Amino acid sequence: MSRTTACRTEGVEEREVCVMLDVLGRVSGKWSLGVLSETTRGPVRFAALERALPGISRRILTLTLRDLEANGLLTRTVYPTVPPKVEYTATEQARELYAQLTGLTAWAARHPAAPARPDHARPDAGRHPA
Amino acid sequence: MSRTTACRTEGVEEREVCVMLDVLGRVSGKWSLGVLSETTRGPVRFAALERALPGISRRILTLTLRDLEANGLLTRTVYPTVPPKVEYTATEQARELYAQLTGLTAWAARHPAAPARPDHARPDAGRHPA
DNA sequence: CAGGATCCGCCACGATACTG
DNA sequence: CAGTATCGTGGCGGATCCTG
Repeated sequence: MSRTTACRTEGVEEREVCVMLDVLGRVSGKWSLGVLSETTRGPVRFAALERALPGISRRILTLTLRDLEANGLLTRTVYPTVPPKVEYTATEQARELYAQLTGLTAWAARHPAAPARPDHARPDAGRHPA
Repeated sequence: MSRTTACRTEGVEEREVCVMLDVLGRVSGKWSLGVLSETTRGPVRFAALERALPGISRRILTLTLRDLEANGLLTRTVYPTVPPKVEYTATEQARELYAQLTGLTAWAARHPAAPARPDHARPDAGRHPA
């Protein structure tokens, strides 16, 4: 995650693209959005996240959390109890970012599906499944 | 590009996350956004794209174009002239998507920069530059 | 409970050379 | 001009074992 978007597209006013790439890079992790989704609703414990994200490994979860925290998208709270307890919460910034990204679902809704393979089969006629 | 977002987060209403992941996956290529940025302003030729995106290789450019086309974000027009001529143009869908993504720059503007390494240095005070 | 350490496989991306 | 073919690489993600 957090790709170090060097961004060389200095040709035009693509400076905009660089910013977008940078922002997206901060949530580019395979599970980043899932973690944000869970933590935007309030503090969540490590184990809870693990359960909420079936298939994620402890290592990746840790890395994802650290990464998001480093980008100011997550706050990490440690309770020095006997059995360790750590809670993660999305920051206000993260919630705003997530909300912005949520707009993508609206776009997706307007555009049903991507044609699997237009290689040789041209979908010239606007024939949609639904 | 076009990560095959299996998306298993079926735990909650994370279905939303899956959609977002799917959409972002279609422009996850390192140069996808750059290509879209260039083609949203009108038809652009292969060589022109190559020049507009310093650092990209022919292979990757080709793959990126094919990928975007397969996702209905780009239209490819071939002119069977003696020296081959091919033009690429972003579809309406692509322009809408790009516009939506553009909103990220606004978010970025509101949140100056990500602390390089909050490992041990806590930026506890909300001291912002502007 | 919440990680850290290690090893490994896959895939996106890159460099180069050749072609219709 | 606009690709295709081949080879090589880095880094993300996964599996497993160990620890405060």
